[in-house]
Amino acid sequence: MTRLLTREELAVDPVDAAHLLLGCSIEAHGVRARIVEVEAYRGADDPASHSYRGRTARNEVMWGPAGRLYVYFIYGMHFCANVVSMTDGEAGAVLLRAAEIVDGVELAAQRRPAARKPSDLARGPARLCTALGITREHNGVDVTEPSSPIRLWAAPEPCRKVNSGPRVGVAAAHDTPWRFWVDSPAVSPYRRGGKRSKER
DNA sequence: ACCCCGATCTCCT
DNA sequence: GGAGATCGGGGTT
Repeated sequence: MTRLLTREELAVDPVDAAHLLLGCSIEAHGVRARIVEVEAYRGADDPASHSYRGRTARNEVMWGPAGRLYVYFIYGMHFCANVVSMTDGEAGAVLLRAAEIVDGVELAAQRRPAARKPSDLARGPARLCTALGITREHNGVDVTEPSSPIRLWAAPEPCRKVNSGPRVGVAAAHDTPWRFWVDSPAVSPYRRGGKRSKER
């Protein structure tokens, strides 16, 4: 489908990379999904980012060249995947929050028995990873490489209408609208982060 | 040793 | 649509 995204295209500010990624599709382990919701994360200037406090073993790939996958473990049972952006040496990544399965629906459904309808298969960052078979072992995988097990296909056309709002579940930087999505039933529900999440 | 952080599932209303 | 349960890792002290 179309062509693979290039490292050069992704080596930009995460907010720009986030817009670029909407409408693209991610292909992994027999499933292809159209990305409909993402979040941008930066480095030292972004208190919500894993790399806010500097380079560590965990966030190492966020600092490397663009086009690699940054996969992290969460809640003792889930994984979330980001596409690394920015130039080598600077931290930046785009969290893949939700996607529509466009190929391999049956496989995705097997991996996600709890999903009750197709739009729920990759509706949420950890669900997306589960549906596509992405785990810790794929941390650092280059998604711009044709031989890679996980690849990113360019959007057939730019998305017309892009919505934005605060990032989901993050306690910090609540007023930074770096969550971007297109209209789709697969977009995940919004949750405010932090202690104040119950105050509204 | 400790504290903070967060996605999903299953009920329930 | 909301409530409550579930768990391991990262970073700092």
